[in-house]
Amino acid sequence: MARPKSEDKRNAILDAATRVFAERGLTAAPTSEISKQAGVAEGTLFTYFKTKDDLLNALYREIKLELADAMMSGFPRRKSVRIRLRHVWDGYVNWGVANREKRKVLAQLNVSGMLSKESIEAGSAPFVEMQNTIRDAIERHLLRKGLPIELISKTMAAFAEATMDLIVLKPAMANKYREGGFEIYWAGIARK
Amino acid sequence: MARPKSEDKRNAILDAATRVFAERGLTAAPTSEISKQAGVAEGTLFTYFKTKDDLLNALYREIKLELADAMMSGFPRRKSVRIRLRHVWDGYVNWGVANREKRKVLAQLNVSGMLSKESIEAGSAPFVEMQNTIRDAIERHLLRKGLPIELISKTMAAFAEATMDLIVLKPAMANKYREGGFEIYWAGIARK
Amino acid sequence: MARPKSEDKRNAILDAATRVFAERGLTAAPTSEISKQAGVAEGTLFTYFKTKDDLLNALYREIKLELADAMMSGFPRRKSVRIRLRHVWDGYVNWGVANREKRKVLAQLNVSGMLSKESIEAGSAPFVEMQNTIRDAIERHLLRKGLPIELISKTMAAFAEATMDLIVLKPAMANKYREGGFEIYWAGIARK
Amino acid sequence: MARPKSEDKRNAILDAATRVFAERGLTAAPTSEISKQAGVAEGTLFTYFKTKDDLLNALYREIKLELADAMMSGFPRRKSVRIRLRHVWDGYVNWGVANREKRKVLAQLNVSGMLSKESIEAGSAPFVEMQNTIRDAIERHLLRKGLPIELISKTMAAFAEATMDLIVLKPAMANKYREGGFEIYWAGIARK
DNA sequence: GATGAATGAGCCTTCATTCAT
DNA sequence: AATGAATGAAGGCTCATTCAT
Repeated sequence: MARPKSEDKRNAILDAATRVFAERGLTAAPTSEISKQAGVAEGTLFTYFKTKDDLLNALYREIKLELADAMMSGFPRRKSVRIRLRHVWDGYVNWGVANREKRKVLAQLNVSGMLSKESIEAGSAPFVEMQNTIRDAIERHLLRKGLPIELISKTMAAFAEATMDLIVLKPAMANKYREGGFEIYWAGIARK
Repeated sequence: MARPKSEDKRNAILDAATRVFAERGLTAAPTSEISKQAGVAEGTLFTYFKTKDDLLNALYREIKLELADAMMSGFPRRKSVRIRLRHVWDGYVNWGVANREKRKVLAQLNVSGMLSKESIEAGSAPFVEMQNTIRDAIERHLLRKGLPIELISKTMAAFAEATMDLIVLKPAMANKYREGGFEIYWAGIARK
Repeated sequence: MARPKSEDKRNAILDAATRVFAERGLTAAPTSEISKQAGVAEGTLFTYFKTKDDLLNALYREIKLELADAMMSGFPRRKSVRIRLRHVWDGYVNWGVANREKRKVLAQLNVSGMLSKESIEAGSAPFVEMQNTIRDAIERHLLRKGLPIELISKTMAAFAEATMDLIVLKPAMANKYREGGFEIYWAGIARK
Repeated sequence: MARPKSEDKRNAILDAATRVFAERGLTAAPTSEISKQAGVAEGTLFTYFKTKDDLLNALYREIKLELADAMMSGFPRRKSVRIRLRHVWDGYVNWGVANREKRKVLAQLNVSGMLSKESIEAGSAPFVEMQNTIRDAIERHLLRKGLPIELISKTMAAFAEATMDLIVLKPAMANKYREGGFEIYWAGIARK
């Protein structure tokens, strides 16, 4: 083909989408506004993403990948469960605080009902290692007994989200909140 | 003289709105669909709620009130902090599981940015007694020291939400999840 | 690159608007009817004119410009005041009779309260030379003394309008009415 | 019938209609606003006037009648043509200046295209005596020869309107404008 | 591939009119 | 007769998507 699709343009659209979706909400945000902020023509957006839904799904995967990187890179495979969990906890919280718009959009996407099964699977794939850690911890009886595994990971996310909200409200307390948040969480799940 | 505004119709609209909003999302849901499902003419919706925004706010208050009732009625004022928290926890979780659509809509409303300051205040008013409980518990050193109060209440909600999600996924495990969820939470915040 | 906005389409819309506004009135005329008569899609109207108000203002300017051309082109700068006034009088009357719809729409626009200050200014700009003529005539005492200048120009318009109404009613009398109308007017304002 | 229609209510509606139509325009004015300002229920308006169109026509006749009274009462049947014309001129101008809203509404009604033939006839009936005066004057060669009779009366109205506009703009000049306006008019039509 | 004009379905809201009370 | 809730057609405008250039 004469001109190849430009990675730059694709990214510009994704970035603009993040901004616009964060500000106006998924459905309320017009694709025209996104293309304008991305500096491309209205029609161009649709050569990179066939429909608005496609854009939504692509953005979801993109953000999830970035988040996975923030949480899982440098994962201390050999260290204790507590340290491993603390690693992903910090990664999550720090990323979320530093990327407010992406976090907001991610939250919206999660409840939008517009994500395809494939996107959801693709989005959770990079986190297997963490799932394994938890499974491992349970098997080795490091956690309170009787706790369903799903509850462990699900609540960690919920917990971290609550923590981030507070940090955003009082940034000066960031360390205290991040620390305290994990404390509650760990005290809750760990064996006495 | 003249037909009085019918409480029934108002409720029918609110109910239909809950259903339609839950299914299609706040912005994507057409008011025409709501009125149709409520069994009234399109225009009638607007004699009960001046704008779609008004409807949103009214629905928010309605749901919050119902939730408050579920959580706070029979609040064991004289019992221990643990029992009191457990009471609201159970009320919250049971209500959320029994009212999936309302819970979903509430979640959407909370992040919609379309609620007025008044609605938000009105929605949180019925929960003061619970806030007081937590404050009281902190003052009496029943909880782990150093925990910011906001973290306590915020995480309880986040936690309960996570728990409900799991129960919805595996209803047979309801009791286990509800119990286990509170255990983690309490173990996390309580003094050792 | 891309289709350029078509001057033809813009004119088609303006023409259709003239027809529809003349027939149904400014507010009663649906934009959908205008676009249909212009042979474009409903949405297209709004790529040429952002709002119905915009369309109104653009139409006003367009018509005023055309009218100015009809009245002021060939203005006999060097001839007597009477001849100069007669020139614009004839231009006005002839244009009005030949452009009934435009005249009607112009009248409606003038009393609509929907014109912006800018439009009004732009619309009166091309007529300065005529204003100057009157001012000049007064200063040179060619007109009856004591007549306020505003009355001179305002009544000329009112007068011409009345004349046109009559011509429209009895076209065969056109010359007589146009002649007679100016006679009354001139006899009214000129020095004895 | 149990309760007879109240003349007071009818008048209240007509008054309110005048106000609302003057302010918002004929089509833009909602009947609900009129009934509200009249202090009656929305439905009540329709027991007094079957449709909005009916209201418009009734209002037209009402205003025309009032105007006729202002112009024709005390008509100096025996005095000179000039004095008779001056009488109606003064009546018209004074009424128009004192009743700005009614004048505005009348102007709107006149160009609305919503008046029935009957209303138009009924509205012009009270002015026959004035028409006769003009006819009489022409027959007695008091006016410039060759002037079509329609032009005489039509331009008087147009002229008076222009005069009123100016008085409204500069009320302090009222006498001068009213006087000067008639002067131009009379000088225009009278035999030299 | 890039552009942005063209399209038309769809949405919220208004409003004249009807009708139950 | 009076009231005002109920009705549903209609209108201005937006927006995802297509398509001519």
